[in-house]
Amino acid sequence: MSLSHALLTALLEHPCSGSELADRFDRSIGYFWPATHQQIYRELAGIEKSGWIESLPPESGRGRKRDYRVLPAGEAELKRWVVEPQNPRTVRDELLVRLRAEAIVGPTYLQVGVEQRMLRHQARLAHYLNLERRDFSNPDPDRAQRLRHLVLQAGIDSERRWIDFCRTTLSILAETNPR
Amino acid sequence: MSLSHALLTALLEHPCSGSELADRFDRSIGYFWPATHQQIYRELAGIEKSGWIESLPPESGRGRKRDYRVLPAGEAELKRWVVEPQNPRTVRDELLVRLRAEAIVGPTYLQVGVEQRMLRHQARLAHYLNLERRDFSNPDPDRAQRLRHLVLQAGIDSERRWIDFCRTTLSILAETNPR
DNA sequence: CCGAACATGTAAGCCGTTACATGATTTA
DNA sequence: TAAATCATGTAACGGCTTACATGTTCGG
Repeated sequence: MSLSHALLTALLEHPCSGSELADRFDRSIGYFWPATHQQIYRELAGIEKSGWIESLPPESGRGRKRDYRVLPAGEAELKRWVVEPQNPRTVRDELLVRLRAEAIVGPTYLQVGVEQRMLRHQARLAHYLNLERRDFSNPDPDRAQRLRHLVLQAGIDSERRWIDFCRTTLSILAETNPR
Repeated sequence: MSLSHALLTALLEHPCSGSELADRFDRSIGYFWPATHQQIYRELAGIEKSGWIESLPPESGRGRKRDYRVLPAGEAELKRWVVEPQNPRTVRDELLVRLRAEAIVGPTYLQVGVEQRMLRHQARLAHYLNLERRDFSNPDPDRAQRLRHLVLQAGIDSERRWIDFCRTTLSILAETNPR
């Protein structure tokens, strides 16, 4: 259950409400663990019942903002989880499935999809590079900053690799272009 | 629904039964789109009902092998799907979540998990390199071969990238090692 | 002919996605 | 004060995982 622990992390960085959490997710942890607001509200309710967080003021149900903060039990749980043995990540990439299919039923116009995907990776790379310039220019970062920078660099590297891969794919597809 | 189309691809490459399909998946398409035998049986039943495949002989229910082959409608569907607009892939990587958490609650012994993960990537890389030597030594591959090779190379590249990333991570974690 | 391995299948639970609903707050 | 927006939540569905169940074939 990575989402609950991602939420604990975000709430430790800065206590806030569900909607603010959803906004912050969209431009930080959500880059490598996306979540919609529905998921976030459901999960917040769950981990509150577990005693890992508490919601502070209103209690008056719907429509009112509820701010959460992490309880000691939540921080302990997060510490425990960080070093828990990791089960192998499951990779799932649709483009690779499509390429295998194209090898059988092609040539097709798959190149159009690959081009679109390359554009998305390029846009994302540019965005990440902006974040890097903005948030990680400090010449003498502390430990936490270096770790967060490392995570961003993983994203940057990943986008670059996919752009390269799309280029290679396009050159192979082009050789027997259906037109 | 990538799984159904991955199954169509595998069945086009070579018609076979569910259990054989599950075996073959484990050492080809399953590298980038894993599936258990339960998923595969369920999905086969589904796409047979859709009229994309047909099962040949026994029909006598449980325990008996059932061989499937792709119908023309299935091949048409696969062709359609290959060029269908792709929705952005969703990335989900637990290690990156852990690193963000470690930046807050650390230092911890996360390095142990990172080392384990690096070992897994190294093992997988070695395996992929063996496959490459075995299946892609042909000096003059045809289009389909080149595309399949490309997919394997994506896997090789990915493993190398993760190994590098684990190394960098370990060096940053080591600087403030708990002990 | 009996037990092990094989082949297929069922069931429950979790997580994620999508669509929709309702109460509160802001703004024109 | 009505409409738009914000904040929270419900409901339904689908795919994946895990555990289990049932029938068939094969090897000793």
